[in-house]
Amino acid sequence: MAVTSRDVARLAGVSQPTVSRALRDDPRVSEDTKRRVRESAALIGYVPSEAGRALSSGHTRRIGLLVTDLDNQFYAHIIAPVHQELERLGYQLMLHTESVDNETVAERLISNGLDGVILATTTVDSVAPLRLRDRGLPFIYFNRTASFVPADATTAAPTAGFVAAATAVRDLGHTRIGAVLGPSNTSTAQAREIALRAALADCGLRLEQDYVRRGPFNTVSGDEATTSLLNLQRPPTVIFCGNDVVAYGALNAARRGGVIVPDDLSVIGFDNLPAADWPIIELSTIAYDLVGMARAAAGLIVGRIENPGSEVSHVEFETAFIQRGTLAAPMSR
Amino acid sequence: MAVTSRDVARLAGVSQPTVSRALRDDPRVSEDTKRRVRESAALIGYVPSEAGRALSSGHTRRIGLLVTDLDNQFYAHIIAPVHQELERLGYQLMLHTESVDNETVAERLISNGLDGVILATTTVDSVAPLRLRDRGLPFIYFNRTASFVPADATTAAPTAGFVAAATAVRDLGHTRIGAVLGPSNTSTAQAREIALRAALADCGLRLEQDYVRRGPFNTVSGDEATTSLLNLQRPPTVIFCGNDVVAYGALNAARRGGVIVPDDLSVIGFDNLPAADWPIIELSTIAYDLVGMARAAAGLIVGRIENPGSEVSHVEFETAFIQRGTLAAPMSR
DNA sequence: CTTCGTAGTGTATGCGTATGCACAAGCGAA
DNA sequence: TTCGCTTGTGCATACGCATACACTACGAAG
Repeated sequence: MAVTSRDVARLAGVSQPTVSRALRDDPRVSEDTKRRVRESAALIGYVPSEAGRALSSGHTRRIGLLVTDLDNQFYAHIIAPVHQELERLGYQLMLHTESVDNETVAERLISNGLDGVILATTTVDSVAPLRLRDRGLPFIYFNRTASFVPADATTAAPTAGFVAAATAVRDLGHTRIGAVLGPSNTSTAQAREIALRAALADCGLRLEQDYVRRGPFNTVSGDEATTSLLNLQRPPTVIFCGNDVVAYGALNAARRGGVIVPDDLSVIGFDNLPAADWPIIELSTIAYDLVGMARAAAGLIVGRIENPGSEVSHVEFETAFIQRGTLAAPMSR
Repeated sequence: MAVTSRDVARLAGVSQPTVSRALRDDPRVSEDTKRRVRESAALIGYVPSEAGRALSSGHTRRIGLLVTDLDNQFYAHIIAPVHQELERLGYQLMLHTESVDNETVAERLISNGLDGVILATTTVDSVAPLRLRDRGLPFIYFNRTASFVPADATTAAPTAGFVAAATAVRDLGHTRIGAVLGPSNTSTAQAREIALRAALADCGLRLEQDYVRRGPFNTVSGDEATTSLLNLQRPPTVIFCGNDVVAYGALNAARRGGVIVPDDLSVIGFDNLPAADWPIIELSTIAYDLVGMARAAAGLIVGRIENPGSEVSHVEFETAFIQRGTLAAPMSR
């Protein structure tokens, strides 16, 4: 059924290895032979077998991208640029999720003949880094930093964004500050919390314990946490959210509860996803070059694969605050 | 570097084929041997090589999902259920996009050692079906029907949803009906246009030529098309959108133009994506079991692979109209 | 006591490609 | 004329696993 390089060889009147070399543009093959081989290959519709190639060469030019959850808009948005950049570099993307247990995920990553893995999951306690390291399979962290196992990483440095946001919040006269933070076992949530608290402190503001909620980085969680904050006797007038997706949930909670944004409640996100700029959302948020970060991740893993000895690098993206409709001076006292 | 089945065999004191059989739970291997093999494999951390397995067995248990565009929320939402269902069936997902040219896409699908492909792109003029058929690689259509090449397909039958929507629209007193339809070279957009026109006709309503716009199934396109409709001297009081993502764009256009939804303009989508139900969106839309459709697609392609002779089937999902905040009686005359 | 079936395992081989090495032809320099 | 080098190609083989087939041991049936 399948057309093999041997079939092409027979047709072109050369040996099978010559076909292999000709199609990969090996300089040792004459131009004339290359042309003949290419023509023969095209004629019978030859397409090299990935399996054969992988088994023989030991690599697949295939990169795994492990994400927590595909329903999440954040992950949905990074897939495209990672995919695109990998394509440009001559690699293919293989998507993996954490839908099964920890060990099984690691095993799948290993057994799939991947050349490298981008870990875009946030949880610190995953076994994947350990297993991948033991197996000698290159990997990098996306939007998180190393836990126990060091590796290249891309992150957004939250400080600058939060400093600007906290300043804006103070200048508008907010004093009751709320926060819906990400899960505390993620390096991302930890870094953002530290930066947020420091920025607020610099502005003479404080994040009271009662005004803090924590939960996964998704919309439903943001909705519930915000509902809980709005039910307080003296609810916060502004809520910093772990990321934009959480902030969408905060906006939903406010709308459902008849709380007017931004008059009664201001909301601030993190990530500046495309929808944050939609006229029907107008989310104030901490922005950074997410697409660039995704591209950088693709570059990092490919670099790690093709240049294994290179020093471990941490690519940080600067953040900035973007003020939109969801932030204004508090109207109620 | 890599641990092979031969290493396990040596450790367990059996032959390599016995390892292969034991780990795949072949009934011809004694329980005692299986246990010994499993223990040895675990001890040295053996994970079977996909490449070896693929080359030897001729299949990879890997399914390709070809989507138009990953930025699009519609595609982002189907990936998760397809992935999950394939996982349940013992297959893995390999994502592909149309980011490169037509022929290259087809070639990639073929060369990747996929066992089957789900074509979730809408365009009728893709060469992928032809190439896949020629190669004998099983494939199915998702959310579209066959063009030239027949194959299993899953679609949503738009009629019931549009009949209910048109009825609601008429009962509310709308007479100036607008539409932002999908690209006319997609079977999906064609089917929806026919169903919409028929439903409107049944209600004594008409879709005037001036009130129709067409464009790709994305938010920016919906925004632009709606802006254009709103600039008409007598703009429509309700706009049917090709799908929800387009409808988000319509809502954005209205908000930017100071047009109040639903008082000045009603908006109706198609797909009932999760965000349609958000309090800050409240999109009226034609709903169907999108997750079920994605699951069905996974089931169809696996069925086609494991049972190649079976008759071609077309799984249609029924639609219903869900009225939410974006639809009301027109206030202006 | 022979024959046969069955359970369990090993042997041999193939899948399609890449690559180390051998080899032939051609050419320039000594 | 010979030697050594370059260029282009073929030969042999390896990659890791699955599978057809062969084989052994053993118990049941005749």
